[in-house]
Amino acid sequence: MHCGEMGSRWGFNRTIGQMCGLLIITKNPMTANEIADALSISRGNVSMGIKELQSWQLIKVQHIPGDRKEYYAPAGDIWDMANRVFEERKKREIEPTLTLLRDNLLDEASNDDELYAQKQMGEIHNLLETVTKWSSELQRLTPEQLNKLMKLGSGIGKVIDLKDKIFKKE
Amino acid sequence: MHCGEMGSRWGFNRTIGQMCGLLIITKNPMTANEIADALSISRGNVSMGIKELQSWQLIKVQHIPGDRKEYYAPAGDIWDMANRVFEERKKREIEPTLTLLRDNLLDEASNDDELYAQKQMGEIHNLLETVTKWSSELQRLTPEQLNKLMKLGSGIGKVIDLKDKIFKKE
DNA sequence: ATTTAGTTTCTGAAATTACTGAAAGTTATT
DNA sequence: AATAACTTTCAGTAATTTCAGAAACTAAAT
Repeated sequence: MHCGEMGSRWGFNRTIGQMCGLLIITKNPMTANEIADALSISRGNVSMGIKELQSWQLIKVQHIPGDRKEYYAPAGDIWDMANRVFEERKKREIEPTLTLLRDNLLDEASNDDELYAQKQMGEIHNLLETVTKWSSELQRLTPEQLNKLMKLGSGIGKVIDLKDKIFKKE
Repeated sequence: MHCGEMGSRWGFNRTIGQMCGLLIITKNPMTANEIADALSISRGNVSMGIKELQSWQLIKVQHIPGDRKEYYAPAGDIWDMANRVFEERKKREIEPTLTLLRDNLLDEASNDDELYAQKQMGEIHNLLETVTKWSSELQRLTPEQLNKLMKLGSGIGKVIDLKDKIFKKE
């Protein structure tokens, strides 16, 4: 139920949130009908939800020998799923804006107000670009490295300073 | 217009997105009426939008001597604003879940299925907690440190390895 | 105290989004 | 090729969200 309430904040809708939550906490893969029963929603709705969750790459189909029903289960562990949601949201929430800003910054400003507008758009562009670039770099780290980094917390500040001291350039 | 289309993806609605965009690219503070005219929306709608944007701490009121209208302007630079949006969304999208999971993990599992469910919830809890803790640590860094870190990109991997080599413990 | 300039709140209409249930589609089995 | 066991699609309906505009409110100026 909580996943339903949060669903739309996470980028999908109530039902889809519930389905996702259900599949995560359920040990065995479930059929579409089981999902519909468990959540008291229509079979058709489940079908749509499955399609959506697949487009987010959050669930996968499994077959059980001698049974022709399709069984659904989470695709990957919690960390994988979080990563996918993050990526997908980046695609929806950041990339379109980045594209628009890029186009806009190509135009020549013809007066003072436009100049200011462009300056601001430039700032946003920089920010978004830095953030996206960085987040994709992070995903390139091995899980162990990532874990160390997280544990390090704000200690990261000291490490950076240290690195600067060692390579005294720039 | 683009800010309007993206508005709901960023956590507010169309109108509020437009208002925010408008205020950012406009050099001078604007009155509520100017905003309504610029975007062709009702005065009442602007009023609600202002309240909402203030609750996100994205805009501030300014007064001009001898004029009794209220003028609105972005509160802080782009980086500040992004930070606020990020914080606010953390509050809405992560914290409620974290609370729920914590409560749930206190319950004793009474069978195998429940045990599995709790294991999974534990994983989610860990993930969310690590991420929130880390992001607030990051905000504790000075802007320069943060900037260096971002620029570092995947070089961060090497720096972590380096640090490990120097402090050969654990 | 009234007027005037401004802001906020609230109601119901409009637009959008989500859901159901029935019908159509698919694929294995006989 | 007919049936049975499932899945998907889609039209209509229900629920939610967003918005305009009117009414209520506030406070300065006269």
